[in-house]
Amino acid sequence: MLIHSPTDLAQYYRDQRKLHGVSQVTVAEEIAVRQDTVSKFELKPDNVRLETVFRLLAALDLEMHIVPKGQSASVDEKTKEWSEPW
Amino acid sequence: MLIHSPTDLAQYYRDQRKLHGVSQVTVAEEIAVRQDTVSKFELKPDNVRLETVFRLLAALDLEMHIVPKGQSASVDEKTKEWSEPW
DNA sequence: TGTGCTTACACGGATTGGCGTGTATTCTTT
DNA sequence: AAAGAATACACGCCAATCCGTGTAAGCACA
Repeated sequence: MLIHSPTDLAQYYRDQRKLHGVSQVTVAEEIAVRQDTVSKFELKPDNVRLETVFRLLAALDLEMHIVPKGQSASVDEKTKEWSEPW
Repeated sequence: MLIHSPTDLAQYYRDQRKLHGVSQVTVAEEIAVRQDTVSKFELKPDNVRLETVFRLLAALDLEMHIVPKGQSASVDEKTKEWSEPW
């Protein structure tokens, strides 16, 4: 799932949590944060700390992939050259 | 690229920035943050705010994909069923 | 050597996260 | 309607962001 913004992520996250059938409390306990931290993330994700985001993702077995625009997400080049200006 | 942690993301980001041949100053100007915000992200990404992360990614034309563990990143199912326990 | 570019760090300030603890509101189900 | 679960919100706390501004340290090359 392509994610463009914190809001995108939060909405997708909530959907996935529902699909997994788990409550915010359950998620929170699993990753040692508080229930209202999960709530805040789902409602107002802009200011959540990155470390918390990864804990939240782990709780639902969600993976983050970063991919250069235009490339398929499954492709994983190890190096990429560019035109040198000298 | 599969990312497991804030540190993973920061390292991959720095690599990509170098590959693009852009400085922290350039990135910072493009997305309206300060140079040392970029620096802090690359060195100590745990506490960076999610909103900042997305700005940083955009500056290098990097996309975030979230994918349930086990699925290929390029696959994008809109719904996913699970075995109902009732 | 010294000039320029890049990156790391500093102080002060406003804002916020995530914590502990507790409660209000909304929802689901009987 | 009533009970229970789930979620949103409250106050006070400390630590952290990111800001403005400025500087110090790192590195390259003439």
